[in-house]
Amino acid sequence: MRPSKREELVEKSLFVFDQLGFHATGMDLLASKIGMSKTSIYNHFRTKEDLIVDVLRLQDEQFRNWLFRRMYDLGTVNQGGPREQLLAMFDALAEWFEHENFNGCLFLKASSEYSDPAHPIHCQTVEHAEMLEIHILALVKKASMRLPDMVTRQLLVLKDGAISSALVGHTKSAAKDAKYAAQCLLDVHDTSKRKPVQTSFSF
Amino acid sequence: MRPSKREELVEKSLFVFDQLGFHATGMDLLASKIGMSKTSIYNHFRTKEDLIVDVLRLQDEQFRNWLFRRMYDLGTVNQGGPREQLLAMFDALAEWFEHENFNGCLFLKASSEYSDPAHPIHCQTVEHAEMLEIHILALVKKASMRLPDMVTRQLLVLKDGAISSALVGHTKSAAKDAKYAAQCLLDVHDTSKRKPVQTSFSF
DNA sequence: ATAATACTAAACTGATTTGTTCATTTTGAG
DNA sequence: CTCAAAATGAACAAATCAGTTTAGTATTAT
Repeated sequence: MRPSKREELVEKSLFVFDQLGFHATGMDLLASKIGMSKTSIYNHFRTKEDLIVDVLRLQDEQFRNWLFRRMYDLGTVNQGGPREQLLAMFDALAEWFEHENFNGCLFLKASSEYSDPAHPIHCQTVEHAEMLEIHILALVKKASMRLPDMVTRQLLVLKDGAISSALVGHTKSAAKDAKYAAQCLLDVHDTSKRKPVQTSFSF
Repeated sequence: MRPSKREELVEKSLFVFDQLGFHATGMDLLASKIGMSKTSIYNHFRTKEDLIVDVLRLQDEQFRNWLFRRMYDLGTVNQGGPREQLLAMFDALAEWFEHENFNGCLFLKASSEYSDPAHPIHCQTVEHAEMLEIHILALVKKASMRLPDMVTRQLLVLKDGAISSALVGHTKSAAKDAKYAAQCLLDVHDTSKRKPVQTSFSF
């Protein structure tokens, strides 16, 4: 069996679900949008749910590959280290937000439409979040940050927040704002810098 | 006509849509869940879309009332000022995340399920975001922050990110992480404090 | 009490949902 | 070429979708 047809099905479904949403995309509409018969779809996948889970698996792989590659490329110019790669995450996001097909995060969409934590589709989004966290945490540790676990979670909060803001506000500044916030966080937690001003008193 | 029935309809619909999602909630299911006949619903609202817009209007009012009230109450103990109120936003969020019925942000859900910027439902979420921004901006200015517009947007990015993280990761730490990030931001931009360490070099 | 208003349940559109069936055609490898 | 696997379109099922209609029951003000 040639693998190309099934992969093409998942790839094109990814695009359609991303643009229209999961519940809003019926199987007849999907079939016509991807130029494939419904019979073929159900030949490859038992249910719509199964297809969506595979779509999310592909998006997990594609998004992580793209993000980490882009973070590396943008972050290692001018002898940039792990810190610059972390900050480059927000430059990569900015590129994404500017893309004509940007329509929010597929995983936020999925966890919003299938919010039951026991649902397989929701589980897939949790898995994606965990995979992202592992990679970011490694960079944060390489960048010699205090409280690496917390800083990692904070960076991911900034990432999700930027995506949400970009979707609802159509504000291109979301990525830039998040990046500057991340800079502050990294500065404050950099072990190679003097302990910065504290909350309770002025310098 | 007594207004209570219509208000009750919108209030109960708000709960059901929040729990199940918009597309996933059919009108028959909605009618049975809120204990009201479908005929009555369509007597009050021409379409499902109209109902959802009103539901979002109510949620906008309720959420903002709750959040600002909670920020004020939590932020003004111990002679707290605008800065403490801003930080209290994340304590309020933490309370929300712990609530048994927490199921993410209804506006993020709405803008995700109706992502067309021209759609009335999407417009309602944009309006909500703008109203939030106005109030936060006023507090940021009162707190004597440098770059108040940017700091405001950053705080809102942290808010949305915390909500998203809390939904997908079920991590209660999301609010705490976001609060500490906000503290760093407010410290760095406080005009009454010495200019902190910068990005490009260690102090 | 009367009459208007609000509500109800239930049946009913016509379209759409997920998923199946079937007869036919396309495709690819030996 | 041959043959089996894979894909197709179209019809089909049963359920559900948004929304309407109908006929009848409460409520409420005059």
